[in-house]
Amino acid sequence: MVDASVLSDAFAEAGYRLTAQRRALAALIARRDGHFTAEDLLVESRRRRLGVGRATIFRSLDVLAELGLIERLDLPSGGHAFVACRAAHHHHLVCSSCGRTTDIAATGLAAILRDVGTRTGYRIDAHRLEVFGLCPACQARPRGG
Amino acid sequence: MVDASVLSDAFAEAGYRLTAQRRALAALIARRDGHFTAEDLLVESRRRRLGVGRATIFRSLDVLAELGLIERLDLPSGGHAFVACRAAHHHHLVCSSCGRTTDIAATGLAAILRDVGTRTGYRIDAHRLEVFGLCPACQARPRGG
DNA sequence: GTTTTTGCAAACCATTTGCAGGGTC
DNA sequence: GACCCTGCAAATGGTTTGCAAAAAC
Repeated sequence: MVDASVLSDAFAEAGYRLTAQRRALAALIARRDGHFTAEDLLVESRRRRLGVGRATIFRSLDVLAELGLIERLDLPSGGHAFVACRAAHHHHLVCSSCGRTTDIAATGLAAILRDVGTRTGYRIDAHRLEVFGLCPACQARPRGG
Repeated sequence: MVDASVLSDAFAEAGYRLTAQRRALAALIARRDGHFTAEDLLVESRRRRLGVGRATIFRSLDVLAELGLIERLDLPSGGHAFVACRAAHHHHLVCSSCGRTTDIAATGLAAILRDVGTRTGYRIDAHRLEVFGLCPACQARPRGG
């Protein structure tokens, strides 16, 4: 969960124009707690008559991902989703039941990767860690969807 | 790189019928070193007149993934690929230039995840770590593709 | 002989693109 | 006023599906 203005400001700061659509999307994304898909945003945009089209949603998500404000997730199901993020680099802990997303630090991962690089001779430049589990609230809940 | 018979045997052991197409696919996958896409297999199947159709390739990849003999990779580009695997659980180190794939142990990751679970209260049930970098051979090579 | 598997081609679904009009700086 | 951005709807590209024929058990 981030502040909508952080998102819209980012467009401006990166030299993109601040349009009504981008503001609307920033607000839409800001109010999301867990992950969301492009389709989710499109549906909500239509329901609330925000007048943001499909193409614009995909294009904006691209930009935000480029700027590091959201991150694309590859769900175990094969689908794609996005999550808002704030920290420079972190990883995502995704609730497999409700989709709530939490940033995690994964202290120690850097050391692991360094070790992997040494052992294999690879020059490591990127990595991705996604963790899935049941959040406390969903554990408390009886079970079921 | 795995043995083709390991793959074809797996079909039989899991109660699937051992067809010529599945044998052919097992061989195709076994000779792959790095990751490969469904399309790669389709192209090679056609070139070598193996008579394995698109649908069968996707269906077989599903089965093999289900059985844990191959794993689906989500490349940074957004595309999907598969890699053959043998260890019970491991992670993949993928060369961003040639696609060669190496299994890595990531010793210590379990501890990190346990820690994450403790700190967040999540019941962690799955995770995925993918590491991308330049393999020794590609580092040695001038550069270019 | 029964049940699973296959191929084909059409269906699908998410994502991308071209282009003309509209909005931002 | 110039250039960026948008919507639309069509194109795209990878993946799935329905069904009748073929193969495995």
